[in-house]
Amino acid sequence: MAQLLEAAASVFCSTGYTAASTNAIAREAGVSPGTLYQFFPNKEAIAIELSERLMLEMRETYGEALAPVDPATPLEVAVAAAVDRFIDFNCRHPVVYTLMHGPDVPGRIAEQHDALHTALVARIEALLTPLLPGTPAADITRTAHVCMAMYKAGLELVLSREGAEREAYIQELKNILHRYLEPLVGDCPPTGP
Amino acid sequence: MAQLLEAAASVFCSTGYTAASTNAIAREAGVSPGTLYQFFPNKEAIAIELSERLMLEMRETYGEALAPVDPATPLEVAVAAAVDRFIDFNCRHPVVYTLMHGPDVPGRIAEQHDALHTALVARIEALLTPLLPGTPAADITRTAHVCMAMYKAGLELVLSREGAEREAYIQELKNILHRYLEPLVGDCPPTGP
Amino acid sequence: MAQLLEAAASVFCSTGYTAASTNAIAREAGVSPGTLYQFFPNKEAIAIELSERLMLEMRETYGEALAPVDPATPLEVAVAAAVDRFIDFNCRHPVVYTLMHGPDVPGRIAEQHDALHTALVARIEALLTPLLPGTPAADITRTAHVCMAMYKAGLELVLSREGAEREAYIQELKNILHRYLEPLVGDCPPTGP
Amino acid sequence: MAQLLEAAASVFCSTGYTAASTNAIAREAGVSPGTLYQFFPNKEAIAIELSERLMLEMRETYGEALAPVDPATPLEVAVAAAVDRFIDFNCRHPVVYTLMHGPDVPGRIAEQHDALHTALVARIEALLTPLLPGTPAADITRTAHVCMAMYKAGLELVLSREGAEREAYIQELKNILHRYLEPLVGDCPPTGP
DNA sequence: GATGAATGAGGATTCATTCAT
DNA sequence: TATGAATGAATCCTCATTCAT
Repeated sequence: MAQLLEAAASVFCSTGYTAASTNAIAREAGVSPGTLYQFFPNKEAIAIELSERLMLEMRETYGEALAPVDPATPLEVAVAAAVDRFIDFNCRHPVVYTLMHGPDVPGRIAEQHDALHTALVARIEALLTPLLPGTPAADITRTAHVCMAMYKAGLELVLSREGAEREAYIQELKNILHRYLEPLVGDCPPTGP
Repeated sequence: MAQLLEAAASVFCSTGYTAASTNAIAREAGVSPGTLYQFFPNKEAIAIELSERLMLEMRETYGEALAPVDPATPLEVAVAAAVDRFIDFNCRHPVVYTLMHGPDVPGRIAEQHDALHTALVARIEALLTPLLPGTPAADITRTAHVCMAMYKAGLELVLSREGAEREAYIQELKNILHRYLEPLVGDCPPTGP
Repeated sequence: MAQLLEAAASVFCSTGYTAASTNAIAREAGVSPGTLYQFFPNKEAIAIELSERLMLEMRETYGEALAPVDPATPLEVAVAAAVDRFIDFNCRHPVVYTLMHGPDVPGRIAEQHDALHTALVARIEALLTPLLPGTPAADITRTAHVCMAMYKAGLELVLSREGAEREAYIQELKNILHRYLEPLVGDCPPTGP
Repeated sequence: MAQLLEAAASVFCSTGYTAASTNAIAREAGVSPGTLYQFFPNKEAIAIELSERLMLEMRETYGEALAPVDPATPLEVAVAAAVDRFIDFNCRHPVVYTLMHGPDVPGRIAEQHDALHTALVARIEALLTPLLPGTPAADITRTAHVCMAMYKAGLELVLSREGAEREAYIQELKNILHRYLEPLVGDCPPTGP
């Protein structure tokens, strides 16, 4: 079963979710297709289970909060730390990108991505809330969605580069998020006296 | 043939490129599969032709330059104008999003997307160059890629919302790009004496 | 039209008759499929017409008789001459091999091959008849079929070799036919006074 | 699976290899197309497996040597025996002819035929070697190829006739091979004291 | 006469899924 | 529990042939 999930991760990574076939996953896992269907009712269930395990691992690794919510932390540092952690996690689990990879058709959110995506948005929301006191919840949600979208877009750039160029893109990603958020939190600077 | 391209656009939009089948496109166009293959050797060729037509239309609609390069234009206004135009174009041609939609597997750039994507990056690069004098070409290219990625990510958010919420996301997209670019052009303010 | 036949010969040679498509022939000829069908009702008709033209050319080149029926000619020389002429003709018109190439299914003689094949058998029969006086017609026919079959088999070997090896196979082909026929004509030696 | 191979043999026989469709084979076997592809990756693999089974059966039936290599056996008898056995085998397995059937295009040996054809040539070579002592290997190989070609050509004639006519053609085939080989082995007559 | 778009059944092959063993 | 053969509709694509222009 862990075998199956690993195989699924591997196949998802190399072919993408849509093009991944259950037979290929079973083969990669060294089991028969029938066995796969004894654990998962369909391909999507595999993606969902995989997502859940990844989220669990993320929570275990980084704790409930993504970043230290120490209000004294400068935003720039907080953002950089969050990005570094996310990037690190994604590099160790490249399938995350594949699973989060937006739907082919905007608006029709693919279910399998939803779990991971929604959870991450929620985490970002939780992270943002103390930074944006007095901001309507709807605005915070929107901001979280935007951050998530930017992060995913940046991640794609990062993953398809290597070495110094990758580092440069990571820095850009930090810049984007920092500059985007700064004016929002600027009114109540976290670097108070 | 225009019939076929329209049908393809429609099918790409509703199912995504990967899941779109040539038979479905032919059916949507009201012709037989054979007919489709008299015009296009395969699915990718359809996407490429579609991309080319869209790029052509874009050039015809907005001219060679995406935005007025009047150096006196405040960055915020320039960015807002560019985003509005892009968004408008994408809303009139929703297939653009599908065609630009990143690869399932990062790094392995799908050929059919390349044309459109690369062309757009080039346009952004051309737009940025006068704004960032003295910046190394490699940095400008990177910045253009980042802008493009942000735009695509924002577009997805925008397209999956409607009404006021969509407007709000459009504004966020403008904010992101403006705030991201502002420090870069800040050293040589376009609002000179 | 000659254009079409040339194109057909070329396509038949490079893909074989079965795999040759009328569209490919039309393309090779630089005309549209429709044009092809204005001259030929179907693929087979092309093969038939091609066969007929080849037979005509053969008759024009070598006269009604394949070989000099001078009874004084030693069999070995006559056979060698006939083989050389056939081989020469087949090398100048490689499509002959393709057209003669036996049916995929023995017994169900493909119609298009029939013309050429039957004509050649008839020529061989005519050639043999004076050499085998007193032999029942059925036997002569059978012998002609055998010669034809041997020739075709030898031709395949010859055509798939080059240089010295090809020459060696040509010699073997002559040997086969000569040794096969010698005992049959031996009783009434053509070299009689 | 045996079911599939039998069906394939049947379809190959009635339509020829090129024209045989995997769907037709599946239908003939009474299974769905998908089932066929669980055992064979493609049409050629079926032909190859079929060839291998036939070669195995041939070896099991006739032993490693095709004919008794008793040097005292007159060539005529040895050839007749070999032909009879081959013919018998081919009549019991008509698909052999189809599988051996030369390529549509000379020189481009079809892979699927190769196995069977090459194996048979090797057997003939083994058979000839003791009969032709002192002959260069290259010549023996060539002679084996010629014998094989003659046999295939004769087989086609035989298979497309029935009854007495078939018997007559079998006799002719024996004659051809015997007369072709006799001068070669004549120098060291196997009928020694 | 020539065109070339149109056909549509058929080609090989794949795939998510089921089920008897 | 695990297997792996079986499914059959769906995939992309081809082809001989037709027919309006």
